[in-house]
Amino acid sequence: MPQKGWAAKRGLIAKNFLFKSLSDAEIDKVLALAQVRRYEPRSVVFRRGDEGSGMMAVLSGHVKLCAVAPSGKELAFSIIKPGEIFGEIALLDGQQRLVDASAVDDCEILIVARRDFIPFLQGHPEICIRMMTALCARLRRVSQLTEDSLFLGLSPRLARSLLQLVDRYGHAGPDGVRIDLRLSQRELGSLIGMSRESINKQLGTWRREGLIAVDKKIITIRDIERFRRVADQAPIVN
Amino acid sequence: MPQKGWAAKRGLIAKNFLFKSLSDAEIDKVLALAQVRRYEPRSVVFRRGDEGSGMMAVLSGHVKLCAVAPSGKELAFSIIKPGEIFGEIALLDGQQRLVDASAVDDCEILIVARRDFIPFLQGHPEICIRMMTALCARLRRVSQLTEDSLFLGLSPRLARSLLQLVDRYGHAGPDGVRIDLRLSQRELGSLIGMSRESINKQLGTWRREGLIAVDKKIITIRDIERFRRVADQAPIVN
DNA sequence: CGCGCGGTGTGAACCGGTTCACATATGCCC
DNA sequence: GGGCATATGTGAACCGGTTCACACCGCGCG
Repeated sequence: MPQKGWAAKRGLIAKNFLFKSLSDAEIDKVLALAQVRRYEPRSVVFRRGDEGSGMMAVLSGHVKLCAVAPSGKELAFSIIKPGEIFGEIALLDGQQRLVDASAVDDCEILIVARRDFIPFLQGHPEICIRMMTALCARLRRVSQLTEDSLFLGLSPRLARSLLQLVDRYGHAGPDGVRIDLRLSQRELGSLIGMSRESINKQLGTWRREGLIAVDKKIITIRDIERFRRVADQAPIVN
Repeated sequence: MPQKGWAAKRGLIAKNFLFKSLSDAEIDKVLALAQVRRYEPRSVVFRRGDEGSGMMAVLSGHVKLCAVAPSGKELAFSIIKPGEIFGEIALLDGQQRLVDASAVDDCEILIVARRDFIPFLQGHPEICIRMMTALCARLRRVSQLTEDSLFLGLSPRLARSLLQLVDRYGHAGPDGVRIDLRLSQRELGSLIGMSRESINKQLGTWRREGLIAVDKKIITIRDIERFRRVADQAPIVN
């Protein structure tokens, strides 16, 4: 398994929120339970309904977690980046996978099998606690998404989504914060469950107002303070 | 703290999913950390944004967890019944409360403080694992709610919600399954984030079709098989 | 090079659900 | 029982977002 760049990947795991309290020896114990797999862009990591055999950690690349309606409409719950884990729900409760996971770009993914990891957890209560904290964070995020989609209209919802992307993927640039992920408007829409066209029109409005700039799929938020006010704006009439 | 009916309540805790693997002595250890409080109908147990000081278990009565939009619109995430716990998210991550919790009827609620419970968890990995399983279950439920509200129209959404209520509160009766919770149409609406009027019209349609019967806020599903087909129906055009 | 395809930009029509308005029960407390 | 708050039933108007249709652009590839 060890190969070029392995030390860096090992470091990535060691720095992961879940494992950062572990000693080197313990990290090695976790890694001994794991295997690494590569995925091509757009390939499937797992599908909703699959048996949930293990947990994954992203070493390089990005993984999209999403649900697809029979109509083809898509809802992207999250985009996972290097150093983060996913698939922990099915690992923990042994149920079927809840969503589809697919590689966005070229990915290396570390996989830990359920039957190995559960006993490990039993011997490491601190990891359990951290794991629970991670689950809580997800729960808070999903609850917020639900609330937003029932309480808010297009524009604050899109604004919030962009601000979340800024938190996770933003880089300060000369004229504002750049979101480096190159998401198409369709993908942006799937993050909040709205249509490509609606996203387009809203971005257009903001662009005309000078709030944002868009170039080659890269969105720059020019005035983040003003933008935050849009996100916090009172809900639509309702 | 011990009082009339205490043994029954102790039994309720002992049977709780979280604690059922514990010995009697350990149950007593948990109970020693707890206090019991009564709540009047409609009184507030905690509010979103409060500091999350502990976890609750319902001994008697029902507790509603919900979010309220500035507009006044309400989304009820869950209705907790005796033997179940709530407030565990803030307990685990030490953040603010995510939702409002209020007593539906007269309630007795057991409260365990965070500072006592976390150390207890550290000594009981099995409980940690169960706790995680419970968190996963919630995560699955909320994700489903999000998906449904973005993918489905009124009628399958309401049907699913009623079927969930049947699972948790249904009793077989002479002409179908009765949902004993006496929810108003407004409350029913808040379970799926829809307006009182919409719920009324849909229930009316189903009543006319003979699918359900309604009497004094008690809904009876007369033909659950046919009803399930409504719930599974393909999404709206989209 | 030119063709095709995926992404973008935009207007018009449609539609599901909300909002509003009002009538009709159903309690419930003095 | 009278009366007031709360729940139910229902139609009409409204509105936000979707869907549909089409134009345009840039890029990769045969």
